[in-house]
Amino acid sequence: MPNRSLALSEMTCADCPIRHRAVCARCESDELEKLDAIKYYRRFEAGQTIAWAGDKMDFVASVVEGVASLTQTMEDGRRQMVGLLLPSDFLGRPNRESVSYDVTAATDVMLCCFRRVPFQGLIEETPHLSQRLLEMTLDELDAAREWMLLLGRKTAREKIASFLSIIARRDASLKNSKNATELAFDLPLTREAMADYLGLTLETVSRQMSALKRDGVIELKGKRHIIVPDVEALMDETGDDADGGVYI
Amino acid sequence: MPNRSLALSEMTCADCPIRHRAVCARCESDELEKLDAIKYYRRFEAGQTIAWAGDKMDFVASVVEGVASLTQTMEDGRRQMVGLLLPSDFLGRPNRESVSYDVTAATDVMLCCFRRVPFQGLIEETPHLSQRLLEMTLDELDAAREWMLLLGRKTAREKIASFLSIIARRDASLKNSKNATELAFDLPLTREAMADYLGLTLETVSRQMSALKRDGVIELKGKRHIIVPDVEALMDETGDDADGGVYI
DNA sequence: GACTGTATTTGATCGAGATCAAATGTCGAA
DNA sequence: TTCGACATTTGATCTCGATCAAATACAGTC
Repeated sequence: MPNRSLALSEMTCADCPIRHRAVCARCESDELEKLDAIKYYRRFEAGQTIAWAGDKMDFVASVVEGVASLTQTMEDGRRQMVGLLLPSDFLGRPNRESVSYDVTAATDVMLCCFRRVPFQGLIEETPHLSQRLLEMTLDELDAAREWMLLLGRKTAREKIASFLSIIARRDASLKNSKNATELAFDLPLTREAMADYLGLTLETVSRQMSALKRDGVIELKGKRHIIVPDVEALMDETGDDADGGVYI
Repeated sequence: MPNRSLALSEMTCADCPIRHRAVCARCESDELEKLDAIKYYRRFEAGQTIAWAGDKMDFVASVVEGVASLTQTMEDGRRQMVGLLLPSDFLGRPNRESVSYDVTAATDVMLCCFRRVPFQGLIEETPHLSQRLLEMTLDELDAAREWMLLLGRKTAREKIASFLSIIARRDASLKNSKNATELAFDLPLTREAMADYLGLTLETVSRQMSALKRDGVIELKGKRHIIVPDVEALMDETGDDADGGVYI
């Protein structure tokens, strides 16, 4: 399982407004300068499409702020989210000019973009960069595989609980908060986007959220703010092993 | 979408019994020699477990022959396959000593193993190697995302048709066969393993196979040998776009 | 060739989640 | 404050795939 807190090797880009997981953790200052030379920032509003599947994309990017989603759509409109990008996550594929998925800003998003072609050149000449990208991609693959278990075998209730604990965990690691028993966070997704994430309908998402509230596993302040009074109780609902699949 | 026929940059290892996709396509002979120095072959019989989730694994490997699966199991026994490794696919994660999934030989399997620690050293000093692994991992991530759409949104019939077309396609690319309208191949998985792949029960798999046979989409010779009289007709059952998601 | 264990098929029934429909909450603009 | 556009919740019903159960096919092995 990816260990996000370990993977977070943060550093400050020269003119980056906030600290984020740098694309390359071990770059020397001259490599950082080269990255700086090909980078720029772009902001997207919640709901805005960053790229459609099939579009040419002339940059790759690191998410600085906000949440973006990768979604696949079938001809008849059925939709499945296949990627959820939080701050420090990487967007785009080097050596491929067209995107394979719809990329959408779930909340307001700030991207740190790198022009794709020179970025590819940098990968060629900077060994650490491809090693770093390999690590990040392997983490993403692990996450995708956990997601596959969720989609293929979990009940609706387990799916919701798993989603909440994933968001809570990643939110906590971003905020570097200690693992208190109580946890509070904002949902970055609508019920519909949650349904697309979980392979459910939005009605089922809503019903199961209500059920978890009724059973005291979560509290809702407004529609989007979640309080988890007892993290253990939430974990028990996910269907996952108690140790979270971490082997010693 | 990963283009396997393009990705197949085959070369012959010094003493490799068959040609397989080399781990590094652009290695010069001295790097190949270093790979040769840390490699050995292992054979597993169908049904044998190659590694249990949590086991330490002191090698990474390339599948030379046969089919292996990665599977996750929940405490109550629900199982989901999360990876299917065919010849030329890579097994194991550099820089991680324990496996995260149960690895099982679906058929008799021959692995070309590389001792993990020296292999990691080789990654450090051979830029092309990590670039090659990055490409392969990104292909695998794309495959995982297509798989997620299947698990989350497709009907049982679409899942079966998709699985058959995936196996047919990969089988054809391995055999380098021209894209004839008719196609024949052997299923490398039992009905139960197919169910674990597709997030279904084995009864549903069996029923849908029978339905596809009844409707003339496939023919069965024995339990495992499949004939697809009209590839287009099978594709129409998958729910995927006609162009297979390839953007021009 | 009969026997045994396993893989697969087929049948009958059930239930979780989808679907269709309507009510309620919410927030910004006029 | 009221209106309108959404997001969300709740209700009633239906359906696909799961579950439980049994029959059949098949590959070894004695």
